[in-house]
Amino acid sequence: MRLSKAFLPTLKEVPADAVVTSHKLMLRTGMVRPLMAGVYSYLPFGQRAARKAMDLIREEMDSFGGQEFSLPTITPIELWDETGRNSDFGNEMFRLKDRKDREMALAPTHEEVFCSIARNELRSYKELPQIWYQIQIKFRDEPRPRSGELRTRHFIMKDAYSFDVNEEGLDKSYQLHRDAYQRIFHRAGLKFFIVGASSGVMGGSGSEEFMVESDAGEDTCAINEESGYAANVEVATSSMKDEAETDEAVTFAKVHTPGYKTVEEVAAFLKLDPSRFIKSLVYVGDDGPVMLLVRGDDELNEDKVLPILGAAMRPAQPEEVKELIGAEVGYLGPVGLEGKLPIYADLRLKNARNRATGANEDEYHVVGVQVGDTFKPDKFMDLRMVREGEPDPIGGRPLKIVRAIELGHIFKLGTKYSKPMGATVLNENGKDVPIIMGSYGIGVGRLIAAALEAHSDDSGCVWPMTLAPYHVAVITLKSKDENVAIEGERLYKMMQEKGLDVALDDRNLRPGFKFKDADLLGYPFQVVVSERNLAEGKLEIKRRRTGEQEVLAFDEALTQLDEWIAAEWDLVTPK
RNA sequence: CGGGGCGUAGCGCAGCCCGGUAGCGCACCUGCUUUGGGAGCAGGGGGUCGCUGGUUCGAAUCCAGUCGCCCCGACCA
Repeated sequence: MRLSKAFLPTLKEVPADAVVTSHKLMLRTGMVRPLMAGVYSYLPFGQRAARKAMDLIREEMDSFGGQEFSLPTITPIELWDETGRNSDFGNEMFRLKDRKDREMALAPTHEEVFCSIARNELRSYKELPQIWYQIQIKFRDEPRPRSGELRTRHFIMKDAYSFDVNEEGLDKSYQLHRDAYQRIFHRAGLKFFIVGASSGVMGGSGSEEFMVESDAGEDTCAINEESGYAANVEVATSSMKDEAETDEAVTFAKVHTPGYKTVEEVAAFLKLDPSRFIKSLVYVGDDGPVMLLVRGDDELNEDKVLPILGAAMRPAQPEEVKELIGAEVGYLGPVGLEGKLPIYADLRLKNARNRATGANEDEYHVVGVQVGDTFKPDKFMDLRMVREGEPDPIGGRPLKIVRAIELGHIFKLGTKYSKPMGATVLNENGKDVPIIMGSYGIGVGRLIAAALEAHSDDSGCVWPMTLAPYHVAVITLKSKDENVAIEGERLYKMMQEKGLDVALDDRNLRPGFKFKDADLLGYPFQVVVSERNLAEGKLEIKRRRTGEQEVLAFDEALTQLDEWIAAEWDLVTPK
């Protein structure tokens, strides 16, 4: 590309609405422009980056037998009714009607569409396994789009689906994707980790997320790099043990605590440490209300009870609690409630002695509570949120709590879609069985944004070779000078012949402007052609990542550049 | 959906409290000079002050409503 003819609207000033680094950079480099909240146009520079990412993903998908499709984004609503996801997605699905008033939806994902093809076309186990994918725009009416390309309502996603006749086949397909994803993210220059996750609205038997640590991320994970433990806090555990307590029992007693409701308030009032309390929370699940107990200084992790209480679980309303137990929310406790509603206690309370908790009577708490004696929970289970510094469950090393960007998510779906949709094949015994599915997604825009979150500096982008819109810029200074222009053109063609994506900055602009622009755009390499170096038969080369800069005789410069290029590729080549 | 902030030239902002000719920097156009880290001088173009209604002799400014955008939370591949 000759930049004198390019549409490359870079910005010197930072747009006011951008907060996170990647968003600022994508706007400043002219990669994207907003159209409305959570919807962006990709301009040529951004589209080149997106294409690099898509090509990389495509290459890896094809390498293990993935077959690319292109499916409609506009879909009949009935399709979503078949699996119940019309209501599951709710407002998150963009909906519309055609002229005949037929209801339709813009696909937020493609399990149903792919599954409908599978059910119409696949007949025998002999045709399996199949791995199908597409790279497509998805639509999700997110409640709150944010952080530029990190959470949008309209985004490019690679979504893949596997179809197997049995669980063993699914395991294999899943593993193929898992391996490919590691190669993809490694090649994209990202330091990622894999965490076990909850499957959410996608459903299925298990899922893992590919995460990149970043303050701009929306997920929170607990990790320890040495032991390799990594989990979304939704499911993270620690090996925190509650040691046996042998304290002499203090007498059970009711104490007046007028107006003191929270653990902190009552703890201060009674001069007890918050850890000496039992926090009692009432939730309403599919089978009615339950009481959940955690230590006073711990926090309940709702995701951990979700599988037991059902997806519609919610905290009980204060009025419900009052009616059920007869006390306000600040004065609840398990004592005397056995049999009235199920009581689940966190594992850490198993041996707890001499605890304080609510008396189930307004303005009163009780002290001297012996768990298992004063009251007996129906069940002990892991209910708490892990915290920074707690021992990881593998080797007991301290956990680090980090923010992370979710780049990819892989699911073992099982028959969640194939069963209701009637997608079956005949197995070896001639029996009709539902196809076992897996689903595997990567957010392309997120991948690019995450790469920029991870690799940039004050001057701008620092692209890995794999995603760089251009590998090298040939920058001519005093572009009107005939010798400079000719030399620039010659180098431009030479680089292209080497197979590099090259931009020729032949714009008639001042040197400072062109250097700033090149650093911002983040070409991994800059080759500068100037009148003064040309006169001495020299070239200047610069390596963006390291800031190395050299003025060398022509051949030496080109040799050095080749070495640098090889080194940059090496950084993103799986060993 | 709850809380907060912001809508004034393409971008970044001031003016608003205290009503009275709509401003600054960058960008853009013309000319001259300039060419190694986002140039200088001179001249110039560009605005229904988000929208609607109200108060007023007079509204960017005050009041009400509405739309949009950003952030925090809730939620969320």
